[in-house]
Amino acid sequence: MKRPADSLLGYAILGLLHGKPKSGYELRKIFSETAMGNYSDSPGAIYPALRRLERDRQIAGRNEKTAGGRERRIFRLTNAGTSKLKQWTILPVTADDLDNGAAELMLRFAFLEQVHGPRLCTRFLSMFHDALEDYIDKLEKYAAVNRSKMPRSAQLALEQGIRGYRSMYDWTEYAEQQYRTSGKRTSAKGSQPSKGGRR
Amino acid sequence: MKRPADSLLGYAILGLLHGKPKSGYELRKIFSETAMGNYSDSPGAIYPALRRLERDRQIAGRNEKTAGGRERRIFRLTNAGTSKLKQWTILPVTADDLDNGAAELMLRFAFLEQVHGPRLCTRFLSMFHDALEDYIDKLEKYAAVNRSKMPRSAQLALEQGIRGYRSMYDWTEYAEQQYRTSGKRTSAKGSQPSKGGRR
DNA sequence: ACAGTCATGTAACACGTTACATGATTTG
DNA sequence: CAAATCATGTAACGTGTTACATGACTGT
Repeated sequence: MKRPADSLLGYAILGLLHGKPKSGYELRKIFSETAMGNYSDSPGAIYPALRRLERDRQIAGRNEKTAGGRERRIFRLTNAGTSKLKQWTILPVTADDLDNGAAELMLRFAFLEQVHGPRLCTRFLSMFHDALEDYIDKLEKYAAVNRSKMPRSAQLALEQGIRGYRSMYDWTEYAEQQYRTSGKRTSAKGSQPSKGGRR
Repeated sequence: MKRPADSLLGYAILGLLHGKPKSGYELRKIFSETAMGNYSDSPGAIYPALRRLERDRQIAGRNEKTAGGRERRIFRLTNAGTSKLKQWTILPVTADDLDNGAAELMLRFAFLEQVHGPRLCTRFLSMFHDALEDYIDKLEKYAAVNRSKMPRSAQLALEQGIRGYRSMYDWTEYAEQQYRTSGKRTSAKGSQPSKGGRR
């Protein structure tokens, strides 16, 4: 019995609202201008999503006036919304999550450090790593058996898929390394990192 | 003005029907048992999709009896359906196609050799290669600018995305190599390759 | 007899897309 | 004053999900 926010858009909104309340318009801008652009920036998607989340008491909106005197609705996470987000981000990594790429997993991971801190990030990476190992094995076995029956371009398309998962696998090791080497700074309690220049 | 078959499921069906007519049940089995499993195998998706395609005269069904005397509907591509499939597979590769992974591109490529032969496969790969180069550049520039403002796990998620595209980029070179070295056997005019053992 | 698989469908529902609509405020 | 941007929405539409329904044939 799935009850919202069960669309990725819903969870993306919950994640973006974590730490800092935002208006629908601000959320749209984030979706259209940042790497979150895979999610819909259209008003026909985001405003209904906000109303659903509000209906389910996962966010709460209050009206405000900008400097200029424009009306806008600022949404913040409720306690229920915060725990929904927390539960979602620490869900175990299953083979199922890998079936259509791993878009949902990556969204979860993107929010994970803010929400739960670096320790659970390494736990996530280790689960992801193991799941990928099994999944890649399965794909390679499938490919070995069926390759010969497929047209060449279909074989290559399958090979591309497998390479994508191998690239994720390598990435999990890289990411684990990042967490090992750079210790536990960026403490994750709610707010932004210290703005430090990279490298 | 988009008119069906514009869902990926619709195109996947057109592609699978190319060469060999199939029933809805056979299509479902393909979606559930093969690497095409990213597409829905549920009757609530495939039967409506078949009716849409039939309504638009891209496929035509006729009733048949199995050995056992069971009724079933076998669908074949019409001329309109065949040319729809052909047009779709040779569409240019745009940056847009890369925005949400490249699922549609890979589906097109998987069918491309059957439908248009190896020559257009190499053309496709070269367009894909160039589009990826630009796209990766754009992503890397974006990452360089914004990395410092993101929580570490979000940075890493972005890095994973970029690596995925780099892996596609490497794959296009690998695939081009495959077409160069193994010449133009597997002639692609309509039917299956000669069933020959691989390697 | 009963379970399993073949085979096709429908109905309720959630969600995203596109396009349209409205109006205020800021900028050139 | 016109155009861009801020800001929020609605309506029609297509399509996928889940769950239910039906019935015939096949193997134990």
